[in-house]
Amino acid sequence: MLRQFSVSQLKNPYMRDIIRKDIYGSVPCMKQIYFCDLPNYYNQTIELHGFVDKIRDLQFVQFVVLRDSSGKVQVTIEKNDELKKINDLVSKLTKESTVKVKGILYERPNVKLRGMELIPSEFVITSVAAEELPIDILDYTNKSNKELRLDNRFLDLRLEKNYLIFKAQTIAEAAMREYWTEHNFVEIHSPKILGTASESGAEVFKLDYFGRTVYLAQSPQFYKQMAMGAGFNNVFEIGPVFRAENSHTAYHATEFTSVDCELSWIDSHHDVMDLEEEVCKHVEKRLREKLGAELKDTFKIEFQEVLPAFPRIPFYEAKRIIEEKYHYVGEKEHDFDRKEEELIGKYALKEYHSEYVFVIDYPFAARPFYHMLDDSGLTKSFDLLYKGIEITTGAQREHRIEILEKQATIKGLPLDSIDFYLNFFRYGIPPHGGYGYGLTRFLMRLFDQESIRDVTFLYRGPNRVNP
RNA sequence: GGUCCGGUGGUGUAGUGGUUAACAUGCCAGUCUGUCACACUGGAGAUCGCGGGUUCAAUUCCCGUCCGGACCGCCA
Repeated sequence: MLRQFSVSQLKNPYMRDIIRKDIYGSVPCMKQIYFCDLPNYYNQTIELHGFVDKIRDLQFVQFVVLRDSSGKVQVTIEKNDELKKINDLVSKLTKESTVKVKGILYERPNVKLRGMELIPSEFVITSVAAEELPIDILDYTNKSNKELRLDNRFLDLRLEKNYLIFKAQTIAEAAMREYWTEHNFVEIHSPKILGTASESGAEVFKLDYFGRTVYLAQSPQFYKQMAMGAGFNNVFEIGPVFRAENSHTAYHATEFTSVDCELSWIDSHHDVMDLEEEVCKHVEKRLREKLGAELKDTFKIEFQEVLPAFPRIPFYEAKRIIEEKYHYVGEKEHDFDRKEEELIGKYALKEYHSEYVFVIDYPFAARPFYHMLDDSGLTKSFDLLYKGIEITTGAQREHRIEILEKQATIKGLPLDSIDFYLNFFRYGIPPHGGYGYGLTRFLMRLFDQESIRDVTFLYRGPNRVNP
């Protein structure tokens, strides 16, 4: 039956649904049916694959609730001689085992779980789970501590809400790629093994490389600027970065996914912010369109149809606002502490109804050497805060080599150590700027999770390198 | 890296200088006419993180150690 369709037809999701239906009418069983699609299959013989979510073994009937990544469904088996083989299998079944069940799906309004049940004719256990799990993965308790859940992350991720986080991550990333590819950006993959430490202000990991010391990339910074020098105009990269920071907080990791972009021919950092604002809004739009209902049900997330403009508050003005409105003075003169970040986020929400706020024009003392300075000696740079946490640092870069060298020297960076980087600026390079965006920090705040670990597939931190 | 807090059945907690170490949940067995966080009855399951000290006696008090968490600093 399948043979009459071409490969390209099968690859087209639109066609595939039509073909599915077509096949379904004539072939009694097909391979992979997602549980969310089950209402399309009433009174038909289907084969389901899933994890055993619950078993209720009563005197005359057995109920097995199956779960896949898209939902749950009840399988009902009467206890009688005809079904004895299946009854015996179910009796020794354990929760979280995987099974393959073939049977007829009926609409049953009296079944609380989705008003349907599958009456099986074949029941196969494809893998048996041990009797007791090392963590509690019931969605109504789920009370195991975090350490243990990280040790058994593969089980923790079986929770529906955890899967939803990664669906959202996929859509967020896809939305950014979509925006950029439609706006003449090119995706790059810069190396993560570096002969010279890259610049982000953070510490680097050293590793042995055939007897010499090399470094793990802290940021694609230098390479996305190289792409500017290569005439690529606009680039982006979504990839891992490594930070040897012994940070014990809920929002740091030693390895994380950084979303970076860089664009040419800008007039100031405001052009970079314009872009980032568009990208962020596009991400929210896609999340709302594709996952809005689920995110509202499970996480109570409400997306606004139209996001307000992100306010842009100069750094020193932000300091003044925090002092005047909230009577708080941070200890650091040239940067914000956590409390100031929270407060300026609060201020932006109150005054501008925006969960996002740009803080702009930081003093040079708080910024790396490659940020461009304006006439007053402040950097043409910005941070983007989302719900009171820094998710981005960006800037116009200094592309004039003499000034760049001078700024590196002021920061105490030996010029010969970054000579390969300075080279990018010696043979013509457009004015440019860009930003780095912490996807997990965004997701952590979006989902109102306690830690970056809750929205990371596998977290890596100072005390966590396994599993 | 700094400060503070914590480690008790599979899991989450309670508690105590001498206990049969409690409760919930999970697990196992049985009972139960369709459950749906099924219910009921019974059962198994803990050398109370590790090492040392004080004491007649330590899971409990003290010291050390390991592991973890929170906050701060560093940054995305």
